[in-house]
Amino acid sequence: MDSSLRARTTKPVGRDGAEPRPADSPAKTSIDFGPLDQRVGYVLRRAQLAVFQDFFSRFEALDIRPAQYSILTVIERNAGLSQTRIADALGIKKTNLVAMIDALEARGLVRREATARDRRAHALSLTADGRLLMRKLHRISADHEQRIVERLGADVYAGLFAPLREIAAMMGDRDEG
Amino acid sequence: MDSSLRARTTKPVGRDGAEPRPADSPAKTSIDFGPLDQRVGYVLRRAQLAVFQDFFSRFEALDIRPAQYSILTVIERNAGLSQTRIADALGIKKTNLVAMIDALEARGLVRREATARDRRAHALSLTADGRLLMRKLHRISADHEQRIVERLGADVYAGLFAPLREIAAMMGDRDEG
DNA sequence: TATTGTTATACTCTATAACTATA
DNA sequence: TATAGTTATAGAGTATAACAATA
Repeated sequence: MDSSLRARTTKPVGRDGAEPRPADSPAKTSIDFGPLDQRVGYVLRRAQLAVFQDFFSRFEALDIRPAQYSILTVIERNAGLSQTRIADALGIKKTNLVAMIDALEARGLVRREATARDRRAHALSLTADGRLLMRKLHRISADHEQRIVERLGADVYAGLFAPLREIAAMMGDRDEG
Repeated sequence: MDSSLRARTTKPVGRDGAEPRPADSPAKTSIDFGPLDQRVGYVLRRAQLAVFQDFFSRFEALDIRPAQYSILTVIERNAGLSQTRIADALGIKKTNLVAMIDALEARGLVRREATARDRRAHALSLTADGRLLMRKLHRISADHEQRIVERLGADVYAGLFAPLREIAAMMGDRDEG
């Protein structure tokens, strides 16, 4: 760690929000976001909300939300998992997962079964209806994703994953849902 | 803690969640996320939550949340703005902005002033305390950002903004907060 | 003692309808 | 009529504390 860290091609992050706005861009009609537009967290949030909104509208007819899709996917790929394990994997508190599983079970998509090994735990799995629904959901999800790939171009799209995973990992990464 | 960083090479979007898992990666201990790890929305959400969590913990001592920081920043850079304009800019419903401004005003950070031009509207601005606090917040925000820059490298970092903005723009982009 | 699932609770964020006072 | 701010309300999402059954 020497001073070379400061000498980057990209200019160091501004110390405050005082980057001067060019005189030819009046704030009367267009709003100045100051440093927000140069913060990866802000841009990340805008992008994430936009993607989730599109996701949500595509899943709306099937009455499935993104969180439910992630739960169903993990159960589909890991049948027999306990609620605590699923909660940990998706970064959901087990206490909050209860009602979510309740809803999916009431709709006949998920099954809670007793296990012989640990009689406290529930082994979760998809019902036939659940598996059928997942086929539709995965198809919708892939269509949605394909639209992003086509918009960004395959290379730019593929290049997003590594840095985003690195950002998620460098912080706590206690949440994956 | 978890297996979030399983480095998959990104490949064309699968039609469903049925990409077979290699036989050498048992699901007993590590959880299979299926298509989730290859969905930009999922990775985006994980990254965004991680960044906000770090943000939140840095701002915690000053009792400021990310949404409050974005509101304060916009007011700081655009003094005199109405609540409706701020709400639109940040993608917050004006009805939900009321309580947020109430809290900031009660803490003496923001001022609501009557305007002669339109007696229905409030012109918002920061108080002296508000401006003082913002200096600290911008410094914290810049430190947080610098950590990400150093972790990713300046080029990778800089390359994130364009595709993320494009993703935000290609969908509705009704939310910018 | 520790853990699994659970209830109860609370706070934030988000969303809609309806009101008031202005325009 | 329409708009700015507001109130009331309701639904998700997320957080902690505490409990019964089981390990």
